[in-house]
Order: sequence, then C-alpha cells, then structure tokens
Amino acid sequence: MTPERTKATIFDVARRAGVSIKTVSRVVNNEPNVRQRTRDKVLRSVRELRYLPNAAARELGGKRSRVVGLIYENAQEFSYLNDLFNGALHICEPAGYTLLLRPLTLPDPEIIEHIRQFALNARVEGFVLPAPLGDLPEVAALLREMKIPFAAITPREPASDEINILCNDEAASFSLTELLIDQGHRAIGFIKGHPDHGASAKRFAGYRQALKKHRLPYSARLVRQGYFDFDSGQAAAARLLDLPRAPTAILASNDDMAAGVIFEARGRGLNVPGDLSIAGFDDTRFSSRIWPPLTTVRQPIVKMAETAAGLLIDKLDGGDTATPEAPFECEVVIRESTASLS
Amino acid sequence: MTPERTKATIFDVARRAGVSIKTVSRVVNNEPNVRQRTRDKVLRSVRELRYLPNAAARELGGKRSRVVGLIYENAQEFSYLNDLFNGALHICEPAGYTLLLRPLTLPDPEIIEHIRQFALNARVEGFVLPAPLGDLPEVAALLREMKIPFAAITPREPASDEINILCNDEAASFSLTELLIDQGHRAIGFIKGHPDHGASAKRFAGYRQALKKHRLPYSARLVRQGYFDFDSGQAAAARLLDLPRAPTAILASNDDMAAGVIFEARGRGLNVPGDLSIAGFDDTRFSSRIWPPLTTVRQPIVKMAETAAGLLIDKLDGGDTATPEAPFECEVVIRESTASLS
DNA sequence: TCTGGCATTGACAACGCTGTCAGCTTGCTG
DNA sequence: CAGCAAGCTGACAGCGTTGTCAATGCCAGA
Repeated sequence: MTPERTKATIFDVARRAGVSIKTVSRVVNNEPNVRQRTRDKVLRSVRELRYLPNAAARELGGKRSRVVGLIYENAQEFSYLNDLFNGALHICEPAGYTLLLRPLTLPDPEIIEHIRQFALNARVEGFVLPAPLGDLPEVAALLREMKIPFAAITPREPASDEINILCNDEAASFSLTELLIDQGHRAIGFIKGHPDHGASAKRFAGYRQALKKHRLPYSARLVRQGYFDFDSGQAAAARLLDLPRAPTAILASNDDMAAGVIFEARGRGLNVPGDLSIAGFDDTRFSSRIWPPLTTVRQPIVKMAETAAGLLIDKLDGGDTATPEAPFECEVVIRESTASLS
Repeated sequence: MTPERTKATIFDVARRAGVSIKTVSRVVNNEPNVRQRTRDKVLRSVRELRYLPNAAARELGGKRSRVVGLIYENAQEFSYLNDLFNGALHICEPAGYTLLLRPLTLPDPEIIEHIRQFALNARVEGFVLPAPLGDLPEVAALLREMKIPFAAITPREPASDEINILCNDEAASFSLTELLIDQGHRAIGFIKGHPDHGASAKRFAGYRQALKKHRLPYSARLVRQGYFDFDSGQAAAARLLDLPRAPTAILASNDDMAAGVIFEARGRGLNVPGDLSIAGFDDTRFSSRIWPPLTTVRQPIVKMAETAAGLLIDKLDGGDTATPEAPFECEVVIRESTASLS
C-alpha cells in the first residue's frame, strides 16, 4: 500500500510489462495491431502502476490537446447554462477530454478576436455552440477558417457539414397554443423572443399554426417583440394589457419574459390565472417556484448537450461521419398559471 | 499582413531577436537578470511574431500546469455559481491561468476520490473552494496531503495557513433583522440555513443579536431548520404559519427558501407584505423578479471570487505571504416583500 | 593593470509522449 | 518448403519549453 512516490511514466509501464513504450502507447490509445496477450499484459501493468498518461506530453508529442470549448452568451439563463455544462461534462470527462468554458458578452464587436484568442490559448480542438452563438455567421466562418469543428445547439439554420442538435420547438409551441385554445381562450397574446435566436421564429410559427388549425384569426395587435429578458416581457405585457380588447392569455417565448408578464399582471391587480393565463418556455429553475407556478415547455437540454459533446468527440477522434440526429422532443409542462376561461 | 502559416516558437523569436532561446524564456517568464536592452529586443520580437508560448511544452518542461480548479456543489444557486465563475475567470484568464470547473454532488461518500482524480487528471495547481466545500475537513486534509493550496470562500472556520475570503454575514443578518424590528415586527420567524454551511450559523447569530439589542425575547418556537432549498423553506414556513401566534415576518437564510415562504403564504391566501413580511439572503437573479420583489442581502460574490483567485495565483506564482483580507461588506437590498406592521 | 565576484547569456539535456519507419513474426499460398 | 503479405513490435527522432550549469561580460577594488 505504499503510494507511489513519483507518478509512473510510460517507461515504467513498458518495463514492467516487458514491452516497448510504443506498444504501451498503442494499448493506451486503443490502436489496432496489438496481440491480445500483449494488450492484456500491458493493461495489467497500467492498472498495477495506476498509470495516467501525462496530458502535456501527449499534446506535445501528438498534437492533440483533447480540449473541447463551450462558449456561451453570458446573459443566458443560468439553469440553461448549467444543464448545458453538466451534459457536456458528463460526456467529456470519461472520454478523457477537458471541457473549457468561455462566456461572451453580446453584442461584442470583437467577438471574433475573443474566440480566436480563446481557441489559440486553450488549444481548443472543437466547440459546442449553444444558441444564439451557432447562428452568428462570423463565428461559424471563423471556426471553419481555423478548421475547428463544432456542434451547434438549436441553430436557426443548421449547416449541413457540421453537427447540429435540434429540438421540435415549433411542435411544442403548437401544443402549448392549442392547450390555451382548448381552455377556451380566443384572444391569445404572443411575445416573441430575441430575433437573433433561431428558436424565436420557430416558437412563433407554432403559435400561428395552432391558430390556423383552429380557424382563429391571427392578429398582429396581439403580438409583441421581446428579447428573452424579464423587462422586455413585462413591457410587452403592459402594452398587450393596455389594448382595448386585451388578451385573456399570453404566451411568452421564454420563462423570463413570462415572469415579467406575471409581474406586470400582479402589479395591475390581475388574478393569474383567473383573469389572465400565462405560459412560457424553458422550464427554468424558478418556473415552478414562482406564484403561480408556470405552465411551460421543457427542453431536454442535458441530453442535447450530451449528444452535442458526444458527436463532437466522435468527430475529433476521427470517427465516422456524424449521423444526423432526429430532433429532440420538448415536453409541455402544465402548471397553475393557465386555466380555463370561465 | 500574411497570417503566419505555422505558429511561431521560441526559436523563431530567439533568432529574430538575435539571442538564445533561454533568454527569450527568461523574458517571457519575467525572470530577473536580463539587461533592459535585451529584454526590449526580445519583447519586440515576441510582439512582431505574435508569439504565444506552447502551454503543453511549458508544462512538460517546467512542471507547471497553470491550472486553477473550481469545485462546487452542483445544487448551489446558479447565479452564485455564475458570479463565482465569472469572478475567478476574470482574474485567471489575463494571468495566463486556465480555470477548470468540477461540479460535485453532495453528499458524496467518494468525494475525496473524485477530487483526487480531478486534481490528478487536470493537473490542478490550486483550488478555489466555495462554501460549503471549504468546510469539509476531509477535503482540506486531502488538498494538504496533495500539497495543493486553496482559497476558501466563506468557510466556517478559516484555516490560518490558507487563503480565506470572508464576508460579514453576521452584520448583514443583524441589519436585516433590525429593519424588520424597526418596521414594528415583534414576532419574527427565522429559517436556518443548511447546517453544513458556515454562513448558516452566522446569519442565525446576527438574528439573535438584533433581538437581544432591541430587548425582544428569543423564542425557539419561531426558529426552524431549513436546508437552503425551496422546499425546505416552504415546509418551514408552513409550520411557522400554523403556530397559534404566528410570526408577522419571516427571515429566511437564503432566497430560495424565502421564495418557498412566499409560495406558502400565497397558497394560504396571505398577502405579502400586508399580512406577512418576508426577507431572504443572496439576491438571486429572481429575487427582484418574483412578486413581490424580495428584500434580501447581496454579497459581492464576483469581487470575492476575484480576490480568491488573485491571492491563489499570487501564491502559486511563488508570491509573498498572502495578506489576510478584511471581510467583504454585504449590502441589504430593500424591496417590497417587507413592510411596516400596520 | 589585474582579480574576484556578480550580472548576464547560452548550450544542452531533460520532460513523457506520439509519429515514422524498419524489422521481425506469423500464417497462407502455390 | 519457399515466398509473400499482413500482423505485430520496437528504435528513435521529434514536439517546444524550462532547468542546470558553464561561459562570458563587466565593474569595483587592490
């Protein structure tokens, strides 16, 4: 039980196994052309010495850093970021990859330079690009120029030669709108999301489709532009509620804005959901903890991030051509902020 | 303006400056014993070639990885983690350090093994230990055994030979309690925080001190144990509100629990703050966005994290003995969840 | 002018791995 | 059983730094 004084190197493993260091290297890297018996011997030696390859030497010798970068917009919802990070880390860590985070504050005129510096400094081999970064053409152009592959999460326009992780935002929005219609609402306000996010258009499209299916008239009066933040949601709600024939339900394109709507409604003494039904998107940490708990849509972010990281690593490891994934399913979560029109 | 085809190495810089690579190394690492003129020549060459030292080679040659680890409890409030990360990153990045995150799920019987693996795999040179990790004796013991220095953020018992970042939780809790007393409240409920967190005891102490100063009787009836999460806050509130002579104000040891209290109060049809004043701690992202906006205490987390990372890096760079910092000041943020007793 | 000693600089060997390529085995084919 | 391809293994040269130590330059004091 003597803890090794100094960390074992590939030489120690090789000596103990009676092979050359190159063979140890082959086994450790899962390369072909090693006899099973030899492989076993080496693996035993690795285990006995608790050998851990030196990452620095590996990178220096082999040109591979095994670093995956996750750049994100700093203003993003924390729970979203947290899920993203946990999902990606869950895949990267066991695969022997290091996951590095880099927040970006948008809009940023020097974003390209920032990303370039980060990629260079950290020797990033591949990027996970959550929305809205996957939608910035200059970012995609830079990464292509630097020949760094990336996996975009819910980009507006999936690039065919890159990895794309999608979810059926539109269908979810459709269901949510339909839910409100089923509850008897006819004047349903809609607050759009930030125009830079691909999800915004999709959520809006789902709303319109549901109206159409149920032969309800679409009215631009009932639609306001928001920017995914609390304040813009509150402001949009104020304008909707000031309308002569105000909506009896408001669908906000994310939960932050929905919280803003609730805030505004309460400020006006409106009863939610009695006087106004409210629904959002994202199922944020607080969605179930505010009063009333929010009807919303939950994206399987953790799984999406896992898939993104997994496909990216496959690609980096020189794996097969990335199989295009089917879109992930969103789930409508019905809580108490929506109710039948009495 | 031809972009360099291949990245410049120390040899390129040396040749261009007409010196040896060792001299370049000295300049780049800010070592002494280089004539000013030589230093200037080298620096110019570095700039012209946009030389960036290869981190892998540096580590392999010099035994320094320049990696700082930030391990944290995964259940922590996201905004807290976000501030923590941003603060630490803000210092690490310009200093040429890489900041690595590692979430931990507590309680974890194998926590030691997890941290050890992380430290080994990622070659972590120093750790930032936010609460409650700085309070786990086995963690501190492990890091000491591995000879990895760390900076503990708000530990319960600051270790004299390590870096400690403190804030005056107790004083803030005192002020908050005093605020409620000034508003005329006499029966003030208190929900304690998780016993593993050093802050819990301090916040409770501040509450008791304020009662004492104003000669209000302390009553154990009015104090409940919580665990920093929404549900425990709600449960504690339920029990407090069931009391024969229920409190007219409740002070929760963090905002998550305070949100739970609001939730419970609303569920009972109580008016906040009309029937019940509520205050929390931490000034979470949602504290100002729920209804009513929460009176709370804001810690300068970003600054605390910056200081932690800064002192840690000083230590790693072989700097001077860490100067013990004065505790950081917390700020009471008065919003609409508290009001005078009518 | 010479000498000792400190400031400055450089030559070169690590560091621990992977890539290349040559050499040895093995198993088949004819 | 020779001949050959494919499978397997190892020797050795990098990779780009830093550490060590020796060499050189320079200046004050003898």
